[in-house]
Amino acid sequence: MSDDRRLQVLRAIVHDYVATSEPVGSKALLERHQLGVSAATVRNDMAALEDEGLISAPHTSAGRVPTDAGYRVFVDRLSQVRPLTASQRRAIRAFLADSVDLDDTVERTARLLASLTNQAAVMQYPSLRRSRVRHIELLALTPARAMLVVILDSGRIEQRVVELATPQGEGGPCEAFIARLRARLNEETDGRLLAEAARGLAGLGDEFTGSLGPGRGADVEAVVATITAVFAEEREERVVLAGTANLARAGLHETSGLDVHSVLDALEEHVVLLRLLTNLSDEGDGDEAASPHHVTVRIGAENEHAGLMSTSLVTSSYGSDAVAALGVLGPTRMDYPQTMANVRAVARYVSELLEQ
Amino acid sequence: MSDDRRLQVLRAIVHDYVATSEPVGSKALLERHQLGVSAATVRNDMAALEDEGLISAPHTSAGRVPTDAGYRVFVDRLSQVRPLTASQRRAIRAFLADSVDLDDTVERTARLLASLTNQAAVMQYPSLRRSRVRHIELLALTPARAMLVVILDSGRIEQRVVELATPQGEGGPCEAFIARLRARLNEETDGRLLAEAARGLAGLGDEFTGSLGPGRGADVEAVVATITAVFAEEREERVVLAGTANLARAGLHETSGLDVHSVLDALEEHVVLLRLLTNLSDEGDGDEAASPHHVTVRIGAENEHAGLMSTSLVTSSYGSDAVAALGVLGPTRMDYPQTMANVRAVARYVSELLEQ
DNA sequence: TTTGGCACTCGCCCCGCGGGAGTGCCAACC
DNA sequence: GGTTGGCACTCCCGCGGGGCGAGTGCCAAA
Repeated sequence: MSDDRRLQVLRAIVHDYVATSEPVGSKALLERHQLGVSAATVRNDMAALEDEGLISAPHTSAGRVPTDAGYRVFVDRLSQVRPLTASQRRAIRAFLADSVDLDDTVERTARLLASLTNQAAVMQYPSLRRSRVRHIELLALTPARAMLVVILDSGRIEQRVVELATPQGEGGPCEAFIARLRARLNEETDGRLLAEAARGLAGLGDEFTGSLGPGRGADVEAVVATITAVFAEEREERVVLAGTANLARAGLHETSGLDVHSVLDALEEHVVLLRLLTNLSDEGDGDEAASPHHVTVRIGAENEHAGLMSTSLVTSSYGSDAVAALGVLGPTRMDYPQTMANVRAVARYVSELLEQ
Repeated sequence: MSDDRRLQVLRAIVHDYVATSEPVGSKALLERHQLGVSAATVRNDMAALEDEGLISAPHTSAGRVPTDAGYRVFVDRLSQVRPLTASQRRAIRAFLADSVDLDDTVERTARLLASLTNQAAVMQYPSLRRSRVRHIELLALTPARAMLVVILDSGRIEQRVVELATPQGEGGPCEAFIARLRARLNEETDGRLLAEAARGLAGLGDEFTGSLGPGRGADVEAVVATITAVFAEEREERVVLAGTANLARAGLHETSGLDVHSVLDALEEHVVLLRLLTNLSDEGDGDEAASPHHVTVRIGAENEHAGLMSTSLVTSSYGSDAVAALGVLGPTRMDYPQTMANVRAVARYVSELLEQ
């Protein structure tokens, strides 16, 4: 029995099942693919594939459906990601090029991905952990308040209001103090990774205590604490979602075993999403970090989350130094080659765009 | 025939239908409500209500279901919004109080609203049109670039990079120029509404042309143009969504005639959402602007959008001066008093929070 | 105007019955 | 040993019919 042909059969089954969403039988296979063998032979192969756990029959006398393991093999060994056409590439590029700021870019990317794949798209904001400080701004607002703006090279901006303990006199906080602190902050952080920058700021309170009078140290520490909090905050790992309607469509008009409600539930928990995305990018690192934006596929039960057991996630990291991840989520019965090609292309162009 | 009792019957029908999601018949009504009359009388009333178009029967011999018009009457005349309990209020307040910045507040509010009502929540970002400028910051980035940060009193921050035409020498753009421009910008805009502020900035280019050498005027105009663009940009009317999973639940396990897919589709079009929210707040203004945060209900076909014909939208403006709107979207068969109470309470507390 | 009675209407559920796609197995063939 | 055609078998799916029951409209009496 030829192993090679058995894989061809698997490939054909996946292909047809994705196309029709109905269990595929031996006869139907012969009609659509030139396998050069008879139905009986195909049946034998199918029996073997079933023994290996790559396909399964919903009930005794119906066609076969790929299992998660079957899709896994399909993705790993059988599907070559076919590159997009030039016009598709151009469309992607054009759509993304119009974006005006980071928020907009992220949102556009997610929508684009969703509409390209007709599935739900997920996109993580560029991660703070790996981005660098571009500038820190400090402004006097009211006598007892200052506004802090942290600008990162990923284009991300965070702002906080800092309450100052020291009475600052009538006209607002002392401008000279603010200016000097601003200068020092930037000196210590400019161009650094967040973690380094945080270390650089650690001793800043002491420095000011003597030179500008008592109590200043406390204010400096308040500011530094706020900055550090921004750097550290887990919440900052934000995630954006698009195309959930596509999921509903897929789940509803077919019996794809996909419980739309539980999937949406899971997706609303941004924490869950984040874990999915970050896990994947970690794995990617260790595994085949050769290409910078390697596409990772996680199929069905490979997702630890209960609500996502009948979905697959196709992701890629993006950004210079693989800053964050984006991807697509759909039913396990999805067109993997197509989806992977789209994810890869979008990741590539977003990276390009962000590096400017 | 007592008009009053007929309305009681309508009330009972709406109540039961919301509770059971099944058409309600005359007998079933008697069991659950003490109307003090017989089934036949109720039937007569129901016939009358049907003539008035307030209820209808899905098929000849089934119970009655409220029509959009029926819900309308129910909402306008029959349901008193019962205030929340103290503990509910406390929970809302506590949940919102933890938020760290505007993004967070908006997201939390949407989630809160969704989970309180078990429906989808929509929240508009504080509108730029009615908010005021708190501060404008201008920073030198590279020799040919400056970063512009616009801070509004709604807590919103917008940032843009401005390309400068003038060669600025080695160390970056001339600090004195930047500082002076910054001062003038704030002078002209501080505390003003966006439209006023834009007017104030109009002539600024000329002012600089002479005093600081040729070419400066162009830079000033670039900056001013960017600011004006920020003010004007329609995209800025952002909207946040939460609890779409609740919709899927409602639409799926019942035959509520609610097509989840088309609803999700509509919701993904943020433009559509925005129109809904802004329309409503406009209406509210003209109508009963007595209470600052009046709750508006739009039922079924009252929503002009095709995908939302079987949903109702319960909204309220929020923020000082009714800056923007938030609300809840669910099937027309929803618990209006409950939903309205929640929307009102949340709008109130968010307003409180934002005014600090 | 209200009430009890009564005939009638339909939607829903359950059942049973082919039809058909698909399978597994077997004997024959290369 | 792998491949092939044949064959009996399985079981899902769709369809039509009958019984049930909730609910209605109407009418005559109070």
